[in-house]
Order: sequence, then C-alpha cells, then structure tokens
Amino acid sequence: MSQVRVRFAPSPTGFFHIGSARTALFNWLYARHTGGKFILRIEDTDKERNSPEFLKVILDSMRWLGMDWDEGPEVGGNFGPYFQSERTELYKAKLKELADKGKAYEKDGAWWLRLEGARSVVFDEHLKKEIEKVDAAPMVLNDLVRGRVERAEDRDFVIFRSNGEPVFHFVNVVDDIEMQITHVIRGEDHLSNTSKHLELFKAFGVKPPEYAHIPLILKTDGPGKMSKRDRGALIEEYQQRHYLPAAVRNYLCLLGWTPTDGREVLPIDDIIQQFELSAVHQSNARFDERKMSHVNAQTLRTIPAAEFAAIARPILIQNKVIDEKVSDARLTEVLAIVQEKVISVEHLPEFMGFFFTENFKKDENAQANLTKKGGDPAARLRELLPSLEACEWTDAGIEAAFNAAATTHQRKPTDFFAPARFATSGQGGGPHLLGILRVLGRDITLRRIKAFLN
RNA sequence: GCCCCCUUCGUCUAGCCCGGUCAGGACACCUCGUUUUCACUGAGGUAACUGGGGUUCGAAUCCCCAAGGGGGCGCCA
Repeated sequence: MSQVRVRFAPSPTGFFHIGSARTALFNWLYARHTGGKFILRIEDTDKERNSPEFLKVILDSMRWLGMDWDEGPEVGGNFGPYFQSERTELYKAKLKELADKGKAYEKDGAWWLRLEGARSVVFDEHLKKEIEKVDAAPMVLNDLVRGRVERAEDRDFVIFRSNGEPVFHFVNVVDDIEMQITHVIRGEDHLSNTSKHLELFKAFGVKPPEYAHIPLILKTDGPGKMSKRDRGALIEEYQQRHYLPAAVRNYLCLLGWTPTDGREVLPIDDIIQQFELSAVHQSNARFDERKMSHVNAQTLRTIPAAEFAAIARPILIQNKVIDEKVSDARLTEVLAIVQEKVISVEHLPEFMGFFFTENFKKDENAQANLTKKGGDPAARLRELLPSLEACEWTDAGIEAAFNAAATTHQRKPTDFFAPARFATSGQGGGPHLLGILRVLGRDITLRRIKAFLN
C-alpha cells in the first residue's frame, strides 16, 4: 500500500484561524497516525491579499501547536516549490493540457472548464442574471467522514482569470495531483466545491484522492461559523494569553472527534494512536472557551515541575514579579504549591506575586469577608502569633501551631485561616495556606502578620 | 432562488452501523463535604433522543416527510 500523503494548504491572507488550525491538526494527526507525510503548501495565488507577515503568523502558530511538516516552506521536499506563486509555469502547462484536449475554452479573456452535458440559458436568482446551465452528470464522492455524497456541477467555471492567474479550484487540484496527495482532509465548507474538483480530476483523467470533510467550528452563541472577529478565533490570542499549546491542541481535537479510551485530556502520542478519520463527527460543534480553559487547567497539573518553571520564569520576569536573580530552586519551591491550584499560566503573576514582594495587592472582597468566620481577625492573629513564633517550620509543625492556638483559645483551627491568609498574601484564596507560610518562611510570615496588626 | 451536509442535556459528546440497558461521560450551573482557606479535590443534583408518519412485539437506533441549523452557488481561498 502506498504511503499516505496529506497536505494543509493555508492561504496567508489573514490571521491563523482556529478552524484552519483544527484542519491542519487533523491532517497532521492522520499523517502521524499512518506514518505518512504531512505537507504544508502555501496557496498564495491571490496577490492582492497576501503578505509575508501573514505567512509568519501561520508558520509560528503551526510550530507553537507542535505541528511539524515533512515538506513545505523552510524544510523543502521533492515536490516543490511549495508556494503556489512559484508554480505558475506548471499551471500554465496544465491549462494547455486541458485546452489541447478540448476540456477548457477561452471566453472574456478567462479560461473556463467545459462540462459535458446539454446546455440551456436560464435566469439565475442568486446571480441575478442569465447564465448558461449545463445538465452534467452528478459527481459521486465517497467521503471518509460523510459517506456517499452526490452533486452535479451545473455551470462551466473559471479556472484561469483574465489577468493570467489561476484560481483556487484549479491550482488545488493540479497541486494535489503533482504532489501525489492521497487524502484531502478539509472543512465541510468545501464539500460543495468538491464536485468542481472531481470534474477537474476527470478532465485530467486522474483518479481523485480520498476525501474527508470535517465539521465546522461554530460561534459560541449566535448564528454561523467562527469568524476572524469572534473572541477566541485566533491562535495567536492563546499564545499571548499563555495557554499551554498542548492544551489548545487537545481541546481542538475534541471539536469533531472523541478519544476512544474515555479520557478527554490526554497526551498527544495517545491521541495520534487513537485518531481515525472514520471516527470524525459529522455535525458542527460550537466553540466553548470554558471547556478549553478546563482542558488547559487539567493539562497544567500534568506537566513536570521543571518544565512548569521554564514556562513561568519569562512570564514572571516580564510582569516584574521576579527578576533574573531568583534561583530556579526558589522558583520551583514556590511553583510547587501554586501549580496544583492555579487555572492558567496567564494568572500566575497575580496569583503568586505576594511571594516576591512586600508590596502585594490586597483584595478588598477578601478583607471584607474576614470577619465572617472566626470574628475579629486581629484578635485571631494575636492568639495565633505565639504558636507560630515557637513552632517547627514545616507543614506539620505549622499545622500543629494552628491546632495549639485553637485549643488554647477554644476555637476551630479554621478560624485562624482567613486572617492568616489575608495578612500574608492579601488574598482570600490561593495556594494551600500551610504551604504559603512554609515557603514564605517564619521571618516574613511573622513580619506580615505584625504589619497587619499595626 | 437552487444545491449539499447535519440534528441526543445550555455546550462538547457516548450510544446509532448489528433495534430491547433507569440514554452514560465531560464543561457550565446548583447543593453538600473535607477536625484546613481556595480558582483544588470528593460526593450528589438539575438537564437531552427536533416534530410527524411508517416498519416492528419493541426505535435515540431502520425508512419517509417536515421543520430547524450549517455550508456552498465569485475572474475569493
């Protein structure tokens, strides 16, 4: 059996859309699952709307999401060039091939593909003008996701513009032929176009590849598919917000496909192993940022401490939470109690800033709620202070100090928690309290409590 | 207007191919818990087979129709 060759063919005319990313991802997964090749091909035939910056956005995002390509820009390959703008001569030769066969003809300066069938002129309600319709035989597609789909193309269509540039449908098919693509995995918005592509394959006398049309990603609410302007639609947004790329990728897999082993958050190697085109869903899915956020938080718990520190350090430095002098050991110590609680790297600076400055923010809500449990916070802290001054400075020792204070003053240990938390961190929530105190150290803990009392 | 695709909790979905489980899980939401706070974690809860016909002893599962949703119909990709 011949090797699987799939391609992702973005047009660098905008930002990297989440739907495009998911299409790229499914192609990449299929290539990795089958041990085939994943090809990146840049469809830049529309000169008006292309730019090098847009290309960089796509390549950077692809790399960020961990989708490496076997052939394409920057890596080369035996089927190049991989920019359609550099394949003009090929397209012209292929056009001539169709023209010579009588399958294409020139009209109004453009070249059209000639369909086979009886012709008639009718008024088209959509185009609001008279057009020539062709009673062509339906093209039959056995889609790997949709099953059998039959659709007849009913008009000759332009394959080369009057300005001499080929159109999408033509280059798409020519390149798929030349690059020996075996499987075309793309969004369902192309399903209706497929009859055009099948007509082209037929005109060339080439057997078409397998097709798999995957469902679209719809807006969270409101009608229609995700558009560039929708919140959460652009991959770069997640990069900027320090989402974990593995989490974004994992969530994207969940829109249109379900892992077979019952897990939703799982390593990419396991996803690759389980991924099958036949298991891809047929219905569109609505984007849900909250679920994605959940996947992100779950993924966060699974990464090794050293890796977490490597991710966190530059972000903390950038936000002036720490400076370069803070040691890895110290950072890892703090991160160890933070990692199990924080829900996103994005929140790290505010979540753990108090470990590194005496000038930490004080949450007004938390302060207002201090008296709810345990009464007067200052009184509780005065009762607690002697125990903290005397105890062994370990989790167990600090816990014992809270218990001792509780016994002495006939209270519950929890009565001391909110005041101690607020005095040392300015927050009402956060990492485990005993961990906070232990990591802060006795000196700073006592100093902050005394500062609160004054 | 024409063509194509889709239709299970608010959302993502399992189950459907090979009819017969209180229709299962996750997010979100609500409740309660943890002799320790919390954005953690644990236990519960609310919540769905679009509608109508048909086939059948029996249909979420098979067939038909309708409705709803999505997509396409460009010298954009």
